[in-house]
Amino acid sequence: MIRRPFVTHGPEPLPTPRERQAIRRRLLGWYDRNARDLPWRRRADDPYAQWVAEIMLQQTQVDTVIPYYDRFLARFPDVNKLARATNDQLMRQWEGLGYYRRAANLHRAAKLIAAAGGQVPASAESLLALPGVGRYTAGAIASIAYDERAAAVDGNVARVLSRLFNITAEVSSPDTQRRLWAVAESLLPAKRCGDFNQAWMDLGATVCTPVGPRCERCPLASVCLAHQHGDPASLPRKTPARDVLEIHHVVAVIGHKDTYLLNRRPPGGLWGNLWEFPNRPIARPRDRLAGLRSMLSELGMPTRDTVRDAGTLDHRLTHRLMHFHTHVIDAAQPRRATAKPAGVRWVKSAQIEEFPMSTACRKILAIARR
DNA sequence: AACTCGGGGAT
DNA sequence: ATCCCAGAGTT
Repeated sequence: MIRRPFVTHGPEPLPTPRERQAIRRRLLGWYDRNARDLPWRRRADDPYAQWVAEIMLQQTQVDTVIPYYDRFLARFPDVNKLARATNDQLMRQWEGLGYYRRAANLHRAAKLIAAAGGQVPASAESLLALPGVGRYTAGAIASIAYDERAAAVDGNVARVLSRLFNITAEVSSPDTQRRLWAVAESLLPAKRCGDFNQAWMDLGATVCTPVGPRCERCPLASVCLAHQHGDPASLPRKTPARDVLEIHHVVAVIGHKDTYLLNRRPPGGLWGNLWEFPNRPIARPRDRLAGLRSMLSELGMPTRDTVRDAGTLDHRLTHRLMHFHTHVIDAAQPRRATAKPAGVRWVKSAQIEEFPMSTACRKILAIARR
């Protein structure tokens, strides 16, 4: 029988003070030797820069974020500049990064901060009040930018801790999340909490990886319960992903001379606030011409213009496989705003790059121009 | 507790 | 193909 190295405190096994000290020393020592050189770490004393980084990093890998981050900070170097930007200017910088509500919330929060004097809130509790800032993000910013003793449990930390303590319960359940946060808080050192939190993330990203963890390189292997008498690679346990829903849309790329008809999507929901070519869902591919006709009619467009089938653009999201059946229409006589729905406008071809669009819509534009 | 919300990297 | 990513907000 293997000795239980941890005392039980309520339902969650909290490490003993001796174990906590060992973990802190080993993890921080490892971080001092192995920390990744990342753009936001060069401006750790700038709460605004840290805030932007944490929002971009939500559900987004580091290597994907870096180019966006550099461009964004160059374009909006402080919170007041961000607050004064237009929605389109901001969304254009965010284009391609996904989860566009993050950008909307960032803009809302920047305006709130600018109106209140321009100081980014300086505690986890006050950060939590900002739109788009949850428990993780508040703890990350507070610990990194303000050296507050706050935990920050993201996907990396949850994976490392579930292995370290061999937590086999479903990781996303409220009970498991509560246990993970309690353990993370119990492990926080007195100082360097920002480095400590980031050390978990670096360890999770480079050593304690989802597939094929490199336990032989892990500074915590000797105190890791899953490594000693479990199966690290099988943790954390997750519920199976749902089926991917397959859906179809008909798209009308309507051109007149060198202008296109664009539509601004409503805020909230998929691709909120982004521009797009008029489109609508259809039940199946063979409904596309009927869908196209009724769509043109509602746009106030003549229905007997030349229509060219530009093919289908397939676009995969996490839980959806979308097929955009694209048609190019040469509008002979576009009508004036009389019958045009709100949010619809003509945009010059040369200016279309300035209008924020989804990655799918950019691809649709590319096949329409062929 | 279950959904929604993107797009891409890694394997 | 599949998993998952420095999660938050809504229902």
